[in-house]
Amino acid sequence: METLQAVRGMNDILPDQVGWWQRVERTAREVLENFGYREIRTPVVEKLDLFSRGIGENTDVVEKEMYAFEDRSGDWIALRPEVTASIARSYIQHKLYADPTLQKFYAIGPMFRHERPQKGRYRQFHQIDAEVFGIDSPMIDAEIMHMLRIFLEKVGISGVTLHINTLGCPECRKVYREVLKRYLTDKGDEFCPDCMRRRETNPLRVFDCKVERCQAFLDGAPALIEYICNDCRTHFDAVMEMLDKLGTPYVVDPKIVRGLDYYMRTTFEVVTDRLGSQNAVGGGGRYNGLVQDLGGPEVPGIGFAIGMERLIMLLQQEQQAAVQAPDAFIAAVGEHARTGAFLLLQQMRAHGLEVEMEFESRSLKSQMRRADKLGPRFVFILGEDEINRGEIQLRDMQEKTQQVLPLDTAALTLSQMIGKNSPEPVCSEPGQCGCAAQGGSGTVSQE
RNA sequence: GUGGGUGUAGCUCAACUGGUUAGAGCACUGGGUUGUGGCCCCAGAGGUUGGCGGUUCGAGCCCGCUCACUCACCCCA
Repeated sequence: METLQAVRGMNDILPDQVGWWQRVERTAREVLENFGYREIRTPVVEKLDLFSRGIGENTDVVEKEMYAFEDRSGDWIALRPEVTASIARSYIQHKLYADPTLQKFYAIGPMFRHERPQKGRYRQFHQIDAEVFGIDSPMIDAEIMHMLRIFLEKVGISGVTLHINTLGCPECRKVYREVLKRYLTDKGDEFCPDCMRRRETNPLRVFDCKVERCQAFLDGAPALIEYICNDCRTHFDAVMEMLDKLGTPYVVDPKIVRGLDYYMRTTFEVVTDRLGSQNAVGGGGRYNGLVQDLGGPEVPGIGFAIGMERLIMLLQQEQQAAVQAPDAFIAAVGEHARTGAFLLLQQMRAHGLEVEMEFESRSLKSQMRRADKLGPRFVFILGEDEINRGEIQLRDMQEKTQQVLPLDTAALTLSQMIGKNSPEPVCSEPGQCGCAAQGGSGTVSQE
């Protein structure tokens, strides 16, 4: 195939899909800012070091899954695989820890990983990310999960579950890790080859093995919750207590282990059973060591990221796409009338109206057909007779009625009928005002 | 990186065991009304069957390679 094509795993988001993205982004900004988060925009490219230090040099992530390049000056750079490290870097670089008004950040944008694409998993993907620095209280752990839930509700997602867990702190996890490793080793060859390897490299990962046989042997495994220190226990209990008080439902799930070392204490994921193998829509956790690891002061942190592709796939399963129809269409018959229509079109746009017309010389019938396809409520018809008399026909496509109007006030008349009279769209609540421009039905299927 | 599945019109799909000009629905264009949409009717346009090679009298169909898409594994930020 000779035709030009996007790079593997990188997708175009076509106009008929973009409405979903805009809606999700709009809702995210609304909710996050309501909770006091402020947007931060960091570069899509960072020095490779940032991620290898932040994530760990010898992980698969850094070794083979990162989109890394040597640039022309010989520096190793990488397309960001996540944005937490970038935000932490920026936070340190600009000494934002000295500004008590800036502790909560959010970022929305593309991330990259060099992996074989699969459902809900692409080489360029998009995340909504939130991070809090400098707050160690379990209240913020609970609040951030609560906020995540509010966001999902507002955007219209149903059928997802919040899973939470605690990983303990580096000290108590170290103890547990050894206990678990011993347990797994004692079981000998009973586990799948992957798990036999995992028990050496990252024993906690065995917990989310998909092989049923492995899961069966895990029933009797020691639980981390029994080994964590008092401080971690107290923290986790407080998080759950606050979630209860906030009325945000959750299930404690020891399988939420996260892959990276810098996570500690609270971890969480929002999961669904409707996306095939990639079942996490979003997730996050506490990472008290990260800022310090990157050369900053000892500042605790917690955050989460939402995968936008997956979120939108879920939305599409339950909701109708919003269709965007223009406010009106102008059909013109004859050369002279077409020029008049063109001027009227621009006049209408100056009123903030979205109007289309046919530029080619086509039969009125074909113009009416096209108008019908585009779906506006109103169609103006301008022929030689009308333009000579200074008039125009206005057809209401729904009511199938037609009237004659003065041409010079046609734009004003339309804007009054539509209820738009400024370039700013009046309608900020899709579906609430009956405005045809934003057709989000807002319906959520009950299941 | 590994394994499975799939590639036919813009889209969704046909084409009996290999057999002549590769079809249909939707979409598109024009017409049925010298100026009026949806429904209906008529006509038209649109394909190197992903690509290259092989087997064969003959390949959309069989074989090899390749590319792309897709699902899953590893990993998961």
